[in-house]
Amino acid sequence: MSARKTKPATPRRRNSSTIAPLASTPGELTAPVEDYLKAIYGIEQEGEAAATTDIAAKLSIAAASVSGMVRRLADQGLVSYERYRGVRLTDAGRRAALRTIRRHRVIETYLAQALGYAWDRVHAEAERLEHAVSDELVDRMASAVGEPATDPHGHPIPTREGVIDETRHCTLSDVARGQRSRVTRVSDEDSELLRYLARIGIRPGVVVQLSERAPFDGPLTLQVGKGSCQVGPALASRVMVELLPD
Amino acid sequence: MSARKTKPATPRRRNSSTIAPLASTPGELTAPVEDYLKAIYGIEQEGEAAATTDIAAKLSIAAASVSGMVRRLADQGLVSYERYRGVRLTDAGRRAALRTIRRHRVIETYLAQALGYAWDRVHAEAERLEHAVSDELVDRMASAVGEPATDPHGHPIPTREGVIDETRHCTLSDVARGQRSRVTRVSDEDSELLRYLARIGIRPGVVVQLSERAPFDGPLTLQVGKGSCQVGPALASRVMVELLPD
DNA sequence: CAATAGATTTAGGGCGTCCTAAATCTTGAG
DNA sequence: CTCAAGATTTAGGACGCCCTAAATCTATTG
Repeated sequence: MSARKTKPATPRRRNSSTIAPLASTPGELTAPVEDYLKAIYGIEQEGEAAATTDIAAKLSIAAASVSGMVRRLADQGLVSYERYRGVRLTDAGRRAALRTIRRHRVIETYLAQALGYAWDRVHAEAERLEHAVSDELVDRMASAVGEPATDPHGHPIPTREGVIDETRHCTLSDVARGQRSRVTRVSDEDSELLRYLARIGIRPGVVVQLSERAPFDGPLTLQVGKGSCQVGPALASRVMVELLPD
Repeated sequence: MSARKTKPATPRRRNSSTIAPLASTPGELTAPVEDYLKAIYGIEQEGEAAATTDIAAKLSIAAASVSGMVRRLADQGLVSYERYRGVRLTDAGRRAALRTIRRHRVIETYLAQALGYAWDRVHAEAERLEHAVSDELVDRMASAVGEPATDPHGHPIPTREGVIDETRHCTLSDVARGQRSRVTRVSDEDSELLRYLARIGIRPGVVVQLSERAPFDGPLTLQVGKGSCQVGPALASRVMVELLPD
């Protein structure tokens, strides 16, 4: 088919007719771009540069699609990358990511507190709204619910200025037997998980004690309030805690 | 280096689907499609079938672009049309249009009443949000502000079931000298106009008397409350009223 | 009734985002 | 140190929605 012999490394020039984009103008990013930046931020938070496959998995799209988009993000100055080496947010990219994350989490909090949403429904709604709200609306919502520091699942909300608490927390899987800990955050994307957590009384702020730990990555036995329950590792790894002194 | 965990990147397909979609599934319309339907609904309300140029003007896009989109709308069963003859909404199209209009107007009302938005800012915000909110959120917002019948500019809000008051109102331009009338609605897209109207005291519910009418489409003199003011025809045609008995 | 102005559609592109298949690169195991 | 498995990129398309220019249709009017 195509007469290819080696890697010609074609410097693909697109966008031929328009002026080079200024990269710094905020508020003009498309929804997919905002989603990529959020995903990359999330991956960077727990390790090295974001790998193509990780981004693809997080966004549920094909890895090949990510390669193309990453180039566009780099053209806009939002990420830096070397081929085959993963992606990192630039300052501009990080700022944009945090702006989107702020929107998302403020919206979640507002929906829960001002409109009576259940905590397992807010994520999906925020996922769409985060691309549509203005800064003014986000600020009004934040102020209406008392400038919250975290969303309903315990995730920290960046400030208007893009400052966020990036403390790493350990999960229930990391807790030793007998240890008491306080739940700080729970994973927010799985609605079913959230409903289950609510049922067994696990939510941010609650104190749990790990009383038993079955071997071979088996179930954990927890004291939650006056009750106790057993949870598998899949759940435990999605509950973030801070350890309490004895 | 990093143990990048490699999830197999399952490409769970988002769209694709080569088969023609069955038109009747709501909630899957793109933002441009919803905008077209709203525009066509608006044009149909004041006359015959919507002409290509009218749609183009209302959406600020080229007429040629409308032709293409109209075909896609027809493919989806949202409009019916004959080439060169204009467009009409089908029942499905009308339903979709009213759903979007309900979203828009509920959002406007909520922003104004629950979040302290000025009435000249709500339109732009609603214009983006109307494509992102779920039915649940719209219903919650509507109920939070008391199931309003009209938005802040006086436009009727369709019910959940798609019922809307389609009464035609006359404008201040149509009012005779000496006639008293009550403002029912004002045009909502021009922010500057809205600020001016607020300044001179014209808003839905207010009673005005037309005391003078200069010839050749000249300015009108109005009594608003205890004050009076003069307004040009451009403004007068954007204020809808109902006539009051003497 | 024919000419023409204006409305509309077609032709031909562009950009953004996604996909599958087919290279190609990196890396860890042996 | 070689090699294959896995990660990544390139090739080649598709779709939605927009644009300009050019063709074509409608309808008015002289």
